[in-house]
Amino acid sequence: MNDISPIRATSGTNQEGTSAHNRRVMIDALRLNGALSRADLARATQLTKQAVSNIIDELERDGFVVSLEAVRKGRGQPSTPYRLFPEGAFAIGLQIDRHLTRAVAVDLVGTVLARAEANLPPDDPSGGVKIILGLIEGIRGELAMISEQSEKRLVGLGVAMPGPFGLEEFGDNKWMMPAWQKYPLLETLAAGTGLDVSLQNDSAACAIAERMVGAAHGLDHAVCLYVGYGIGAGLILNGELYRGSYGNAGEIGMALLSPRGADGAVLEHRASLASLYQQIELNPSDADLYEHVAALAEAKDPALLAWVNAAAQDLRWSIQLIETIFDPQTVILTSGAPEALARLILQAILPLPPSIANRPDRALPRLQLGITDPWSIALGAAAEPISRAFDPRFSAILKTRTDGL
Amino acid sequence: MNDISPIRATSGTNQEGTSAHNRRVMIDALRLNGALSRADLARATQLTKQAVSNIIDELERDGFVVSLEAVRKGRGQPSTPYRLFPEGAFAIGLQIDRHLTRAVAVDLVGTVLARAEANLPPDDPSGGVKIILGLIEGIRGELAMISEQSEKRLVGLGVAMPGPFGLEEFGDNKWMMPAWQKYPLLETLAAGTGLDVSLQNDSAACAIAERMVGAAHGLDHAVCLYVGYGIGAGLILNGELYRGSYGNAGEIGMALLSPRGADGAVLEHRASLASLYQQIELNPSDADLYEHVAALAEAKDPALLAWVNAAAQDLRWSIQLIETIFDPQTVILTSGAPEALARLILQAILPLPPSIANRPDRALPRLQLGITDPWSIALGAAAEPISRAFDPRFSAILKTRTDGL
DNA sequence: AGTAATAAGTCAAGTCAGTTGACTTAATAA
DNA sequence: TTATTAAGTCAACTGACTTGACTTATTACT
Repeated sequence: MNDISPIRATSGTNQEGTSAHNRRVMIDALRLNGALSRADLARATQLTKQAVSNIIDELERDGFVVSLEAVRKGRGQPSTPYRLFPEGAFAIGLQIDRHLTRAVAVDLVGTVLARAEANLPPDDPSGGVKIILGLIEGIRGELAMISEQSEKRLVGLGVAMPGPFGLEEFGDNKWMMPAWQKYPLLETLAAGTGLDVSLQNDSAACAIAERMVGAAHGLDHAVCLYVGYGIGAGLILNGELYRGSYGNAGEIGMALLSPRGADGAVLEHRASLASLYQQIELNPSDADLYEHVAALAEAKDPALLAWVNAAAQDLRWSIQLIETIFDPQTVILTSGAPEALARLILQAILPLPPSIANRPDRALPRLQLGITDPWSIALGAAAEPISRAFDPRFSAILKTRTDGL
Repeated sequence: MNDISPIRATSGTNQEGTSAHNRRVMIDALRLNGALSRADLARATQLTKQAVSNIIDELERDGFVVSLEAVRKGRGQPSTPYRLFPEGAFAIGLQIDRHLTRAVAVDLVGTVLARAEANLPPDDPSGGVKIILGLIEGIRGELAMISEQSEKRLVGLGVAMPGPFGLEEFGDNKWMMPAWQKYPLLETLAAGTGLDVSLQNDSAACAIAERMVGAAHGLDHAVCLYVGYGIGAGLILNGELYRGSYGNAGEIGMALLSPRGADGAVLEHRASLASLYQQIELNPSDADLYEHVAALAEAKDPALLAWVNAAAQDLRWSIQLIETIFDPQTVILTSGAPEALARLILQAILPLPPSIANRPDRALPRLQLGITDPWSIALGAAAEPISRAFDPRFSAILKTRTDGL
């Protein structure tokens, strides 16, 4: 009874799975296209008008969509477009970084409704969690003033923090946060908030944000190269975030720069903001670091430019690598850095070397600048529970165990 | 009416999609686990006994599964296991390489039933296609002698050839096959055989073969590093082959070896069999090349060993890179080379440098040797139509357009 | 032996989401 | 004014999975 079955299989599905999928498809279509009539949805999803009608009725009753004014367009009965109702769902996103933490609340369409930040003790997770729980409580309070239903419609708490997760001891890696890695963070936050909690690394969160409201909106294959304190890639493959077998996919910052390099230099050592701070002697825990860097970038400070040019060389290589390995529709450069610095980096990276991305038929630029708002990671963290709850995905169709197994 | 709708959406699904998925799930479970009773299947797939019973009845009637002798195991009514019926489906796989082509026929469980090879003119696709069609005809004849139903149960023709596909002119790249790239190969083969034809690159085919009958059997996250005339990675992500946005994902052979390398050296230049042939002055179109290389490897020829050691350094780097980016369960080294050489390469690669794959909880070796049979690419090519027809996958659940759109 | 327990598998009715095809409504084009 | 077109609804239908009771076949226990 309670022995673990060695039989491996994909789960089957049933009408519930079908229905759940079709609801998600409707919401996804409305998110991508803005507002659509029932007839539009029927054509786009291949379902019958009647099926769409039933589903939309239900979604409207459940408060996820609302109708707009009927529009006349040529012959025939005017159509009634529907759009997502932003207050249909909320989520909270939390970014935990080395020196600070940010929390945001977003709605179903990805609008940030509340935000809060605080400093974080890098080596004291249990003290840090108290601070975090305080932030979240504050955010929830703000949310409650915006919508009465907010608590009922809160689908989860998404957490983003630097990876990788679950490794053997790696020595004292200053890019990782060893004390936080060991702490039972998810359990503590789940207990402290009563919410479903999910975790991803910061680059993954960035990619989710880009897909929801940024340059990857509606794309099925996009890679977000995130240049923050560390460096990582958020992978949108087949329309979903790819996590790898242990949740650490995309940790490109730890890639060795060269087969022959005896020094074992990795990308992160040379092109991360940590390396910038080190090189131009800034204190990463400085409160006005962001403004300071922004000023240096706008002033085209020579020391900063020197770092930019060196880093760009490594980043250019990594982009060629990403294109070669993933064949994405586009690569998106994102950063926790001020926009001025991000633009300098982008310009220094261009032009890109030849790669398989040189195609006669490509529709998007090979490299684009993504969201440069430093809150985008928290936004992406918040987008994850929404995406999990409402985006069409294979796993949402399958039956799940209801017994204790 | 015939304008293309700009509305983007995932397709919906219905009972047909559900049913198709559940049939695939049954076949997949039997492939992975060998033989299972209806009760086993019900537990493994989360479906009810009754649902499984109906589906298995139907699969048995359709000739995809057969029952075995009832087995008694403890109390209760003995169970009747079912297994896949190999002759339930067949597919033909075709490998097109620079100097030769191979065709195989496989059955539902991946057993090779017939094989044939021929030399190929590298710059004359229309002459080559005649040769290929002759091979396929021969294979189909052999197949017809094995099973009367073979023609009825032929699910498709899978083609594997060196990528990448659809690029802008890249100069005269000897690793690619420019004349073949321009030729309307799929259309010609489809017309000439009357079969559904699909294309992938050789490393992808290798990965599919590994997943069906090799080291990646049943794995959801595995990367196959294929060292052939060129170098490529076949990506099994979330249990499916990942193709990228233009079908060229995994072309790791074209990755630049270093950000600083002014020479633009790529992996393929230094670690492919082409580079071996060049370095030790072998003629790649030689008929007994394979045996010759096997002999050199077994004799531990110094010139060959020198290449092995140099190549291993680059391959070691690429494996660390793959682990860092994909976080797979395992990396599989495959090769068109003789097993003796593949083993030399594997030994020269080890030990692997540290990476995120160093985990306390990992179940599989970081690097394993895959199938070394030179026919494995043709086998993988053949496995693709079978996989497309019978493996559970998201796209198989969705409704597809039936109108001409 | 005889009975209880256990598990595989079937029967038959039930449920429910999407389908079908006819119909209604409301607009524009001729 | 009428025909045409398109959105959307109505109501009956279909079919795949579920439910719960039942049958069958075997082993474990007394």
